[in-house]
Amino acid sequence: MTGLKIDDVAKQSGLTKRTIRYYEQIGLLASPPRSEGGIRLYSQAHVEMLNKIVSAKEVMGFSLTELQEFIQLSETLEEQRSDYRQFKGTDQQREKLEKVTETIEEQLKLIAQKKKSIVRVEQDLTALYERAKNALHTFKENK
Amino acid sequence: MTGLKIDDVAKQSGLTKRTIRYYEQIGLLASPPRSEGGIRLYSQAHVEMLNKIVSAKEVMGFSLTELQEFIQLSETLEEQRSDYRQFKGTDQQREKLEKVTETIEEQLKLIAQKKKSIVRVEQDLTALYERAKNALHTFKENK
DNA sequence: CTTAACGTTGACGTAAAGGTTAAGTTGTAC
DNA sequence: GTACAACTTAACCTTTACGTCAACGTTAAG
Repeated sequence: MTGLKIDDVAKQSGLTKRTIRYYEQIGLLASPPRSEGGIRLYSQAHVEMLNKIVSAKEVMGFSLTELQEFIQLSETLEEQRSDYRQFKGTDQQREKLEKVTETIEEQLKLIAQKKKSIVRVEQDLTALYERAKNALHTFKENK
Repeated sequence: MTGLKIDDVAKQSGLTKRTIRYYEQIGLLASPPRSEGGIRLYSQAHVEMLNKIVSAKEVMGFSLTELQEFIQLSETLEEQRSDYRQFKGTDQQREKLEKVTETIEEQLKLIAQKKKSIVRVEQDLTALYERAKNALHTFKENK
């Protein structure tokens, strides 16, 4: 029984056990090997993957479906990689690759936008903060 | 019948009519005045508010409940503002204010975190992009 | 003054992302 | 070898954030 059990992973990732299994179920997280008796035995790589998922979800607001797509892209690239070395690329694969790069390009643009928007929200919140601080100040003066 | 009707607001904000009514229903958007017959007549301020809501939701991943809280904070501050001028602040109000500033502080920290995370995700995606580009390149060479 | 386009309020439906509970299995510790 | 904690699947439940009718009222146009 070597490897992390689901509860360890839960603690390290901050997700619940249910969520981890759910992510595996919908194909977001690779299925870890099992013990004889069927208990999931995770590696550190799984934890890192989960961290990336959480990050992408929280930060980018990606839905799990969108995340799946990116993971598939990544896997497609892994697959292709070996094929290319063998000079086996087909036209179909090339088309797929072109779509992939387009999709990523779009997402990178979106990220650029979000960076700007996040600053806007930050400014709004900072303004709110200043007002609150000021109010508190006024308070102390009249005490 | 002066003022924007719901469909105009929908077009300007990119939200559906249903969503706009829903936001009003749960207290996210201030109820606009109505015509004699009961038709909602919006002002430009409503549109701006909606834009802020969309921004905060999309960009920060705030849930509508969280957004409600911030709007309440904002309103609390408005209320207090007049009170302070009249030197009427109570201890209760001060406590409330202190909570408000704390909450905002936490959120600002969260925003800082998100800024970092967004960069991480961007790097991951860029790496994916480079790999895709490379693969495409290899393709052309073997054509 | 009627008609068409748009508005209104319910009420029910639904997809996503898990939570919860039940009923049974496995692993470890004594 | 027997407890006991932690694991498993499966099934159903819940919440959020709206979508989608239905049934009816209002307004602007001709």
